[in-house]
Amino acid sequence: MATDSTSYDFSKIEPHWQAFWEENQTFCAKNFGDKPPYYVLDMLPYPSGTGLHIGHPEGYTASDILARYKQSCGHNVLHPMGWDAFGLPAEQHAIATGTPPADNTTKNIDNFRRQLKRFGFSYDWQREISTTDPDFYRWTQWIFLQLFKYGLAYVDDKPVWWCPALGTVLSNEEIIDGRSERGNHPVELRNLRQWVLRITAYADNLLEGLKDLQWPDSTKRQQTAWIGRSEGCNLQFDIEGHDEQIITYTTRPDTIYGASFLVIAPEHPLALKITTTEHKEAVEQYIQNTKQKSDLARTDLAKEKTGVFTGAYAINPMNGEKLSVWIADYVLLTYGTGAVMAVPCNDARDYEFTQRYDIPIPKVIKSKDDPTEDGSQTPMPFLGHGTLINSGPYTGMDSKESIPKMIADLEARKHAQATVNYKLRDWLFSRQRYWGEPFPIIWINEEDFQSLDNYPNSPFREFLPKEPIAYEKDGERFYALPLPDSALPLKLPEVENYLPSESGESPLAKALDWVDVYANLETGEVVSRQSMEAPSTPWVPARRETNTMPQWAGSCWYFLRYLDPKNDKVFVDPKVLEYWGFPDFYIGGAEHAVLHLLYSRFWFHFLHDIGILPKPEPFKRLFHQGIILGEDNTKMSKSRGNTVDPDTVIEAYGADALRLFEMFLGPLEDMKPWNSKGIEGIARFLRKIWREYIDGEGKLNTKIVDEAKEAPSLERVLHETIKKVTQDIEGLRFNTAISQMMVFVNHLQKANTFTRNTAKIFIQLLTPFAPHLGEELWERLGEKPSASNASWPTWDESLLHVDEITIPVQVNGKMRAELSLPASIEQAEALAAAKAHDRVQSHLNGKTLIKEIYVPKKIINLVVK
RNA sequence: GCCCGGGUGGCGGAAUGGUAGACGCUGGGGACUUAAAAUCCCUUGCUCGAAAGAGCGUGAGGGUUCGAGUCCCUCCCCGGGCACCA
Repeated sequence: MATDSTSYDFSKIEPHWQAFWEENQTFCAKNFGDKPPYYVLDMLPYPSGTGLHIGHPEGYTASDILARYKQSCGHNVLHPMGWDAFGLPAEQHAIATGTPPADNTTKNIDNFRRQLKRFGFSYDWQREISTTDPDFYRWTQWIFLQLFKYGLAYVDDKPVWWCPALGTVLSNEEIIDGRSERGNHPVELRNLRQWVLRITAYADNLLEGLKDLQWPDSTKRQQTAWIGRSEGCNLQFDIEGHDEQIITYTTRPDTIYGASFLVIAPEHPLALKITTTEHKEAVEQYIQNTKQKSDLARTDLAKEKTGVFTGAYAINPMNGEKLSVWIADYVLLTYGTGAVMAVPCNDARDYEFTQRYDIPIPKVIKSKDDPTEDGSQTPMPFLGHGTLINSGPYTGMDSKESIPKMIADLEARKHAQATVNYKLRDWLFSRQRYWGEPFPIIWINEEDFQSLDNYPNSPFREFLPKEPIAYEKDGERFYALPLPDSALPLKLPEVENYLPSESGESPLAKALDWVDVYANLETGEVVSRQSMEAPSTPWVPARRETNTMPQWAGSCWYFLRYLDPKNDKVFVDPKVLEYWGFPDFYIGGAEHAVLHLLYSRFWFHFLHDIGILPKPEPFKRLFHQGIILGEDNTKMSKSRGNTVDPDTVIEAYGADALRLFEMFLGPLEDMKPWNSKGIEGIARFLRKIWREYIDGEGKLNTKIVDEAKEAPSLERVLHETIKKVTQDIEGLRFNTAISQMMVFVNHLQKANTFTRNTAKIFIQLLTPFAPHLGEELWERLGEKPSASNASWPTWDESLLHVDEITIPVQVNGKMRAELSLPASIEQAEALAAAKAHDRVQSHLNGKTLIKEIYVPKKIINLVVK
């Protein structure tokens, strides 16, 4: 039943159809069936306390249009929604208010869901998931255990970024210019025991896999740059008076004759060893200074390069020359070998360093267009490739071509190995927070761990890796035992307060009855120590891991759970997975280009490798919607007062208007400003549609007639519109699809009558964009809802051609006239008609016609002199 | 600094190498109305002109082409990414 509105009353129409879709489960996806499946995915939102902002519905409307369109095209469409609800804001709210994060999270989710439903998105709410739901994170924990089992999860005591204000460790990716991405707080280095995932093992796979993905180029480029593969070689330099060698990494072995010194990082293990007594004090002072520098200060490009001479000399393996060895903080221990051969003539950094310390700069490459013998016309530093000079037997060779030969020659003398380096670092996977997935890991001492050998069938072996994971504390060694599958989910305990401890441990460390446990090595049982008196074999004391997983964990794989959200046996039934596959279309913000999207790919590559998933790449087609700016063309923010609240807009104009307007603003991927006047135009458009269909009494407009044949001119516009809208939806060009619909409605308005069939087809085109109005008018046309179940209209190409066409005539490329000619006209006739035209004549008079161009149905151009 | 995008009316934006400015907003004029809202019609790139019309015009300059917003080169500006990764 349609509503009884006599005017376009969206406040009545919209809730009516939302209720209809819910009652009739219009958009509930069924696993299996004859229809081809199509999976449309939105990036999982974080349900913040402030509710939806105006940017959210941009991507959601786009995916909703696609989903409804695909449903009309006969697909079985899966279009789900859920919540990435672990994370810092909820925890900080909990710290501030003392209420458990779960409570507030539930509240925020309810609000988000309410707001999303007001937009009429075609989500299958029966498949809703939340990463915070134990039935969900049970499988996040299970995937972690797989990573653990296969040796891709380990603990490390290396220095990590600690943010005092947030009370947690952050990953490299969460730091921007020495401050936390979230909250912009200063960060510092601290040594803490951390869980790390070996994503570097997948560097090449992740790079290779990018090639076949239909992703925005910029995102592929960002991931490529983040992985940062570089091919080069390690070069070994002997040190005068020492047995040890300095191993440097370089991508430019061709410049080796131009090396004038070596630089090692201040943290390099040989730094103090090779320093001569004479330079000891200065070197120690320098290393000390470096330690005190924040990484921000150290990586500040603007600062002048500093360093200190060690007094040691290395030998250039090519020519036997002595090279001074320096320590400088512009060389990073964490990349390559922590040592470089400095070639000032071909490297800007080395060049800059020599300017300060007055080191010689031998020239070994001249530019190809430098005619001089000695390369004096080649500027320094010269970073490109060219012709080698002053390079012994290699002089005269092309520098690029000399690389393999140089490596081979040095390799033969055991001074080089070709090697590959990556910028990508392993993924720091633990957080010292409460509101995240607990690690399903317990720690036991060495003796107890060895006694596990006595229990060959222990459930603790289920996920035990070949190489045990252990760490040392106060001289004692502890071993990680993975909880068995049967112990999952390992739920978060309730705690008194959510403040992290000053020591850097998570709030979970204070939940002693949860942390301190006994584990039964034989049965796999784990119980609180408070529930049992000091037990004996096979019980051993154990301590739970108190770190939690980062927010990225759940979002790595959540979209598989939508396929089979209630399954308590497996994370997704393989048959269901086989039916749906991975998302056909994924839309979300570009800010996740390297974090979520890289991590998720890593997990999928891994799960594919161990035979759990059929394919390694989760997202074949990816799209980023652009950001919607405030009306003043700056980023929306509360402090600027330029935010737009979706609830308010819906109250004033309706959800359909808001959906349509966000799509009409401009290309989906562009950044574009909000315009409060612009939405008025969309509202006018919707009212105009209503008036064309419904009269003042709420009855069907008498303009709509039951004749079979539409007037040819209107029919042609209709078919143009079907074609344009269809192709634009496929290409995600919603702004131009909408403008074509406006063009069509302007034609409807001018027509005296139009057929019911025309009326129906246009509503079908409109419905993905403005589904509430679409359904309302669909039913008032006497059709059965939902309009999304009616099959998508097709256009008839033969109706698009016109008998009489307008051809512009140019003289010397300038527009001079328009001719109305039969479409089928021959070239000679067309040209004759053009030349006969008065206005053309006046431009031809007294000139010589030298060329005549006729592009059929397009243009005539007469060239005169 | 390097690597990508992008610069089109007053504004958001359209334009497979073929009539630049579709569509919408804004502005101006008019109709309907007691009035307003709503709606409809005309108009709205710039300059000259009463008009017909002419000239100019897609960041700047050059080039290719019968023809360039679109392709090529140089430069300027804006946005994004990376940033001592050897």
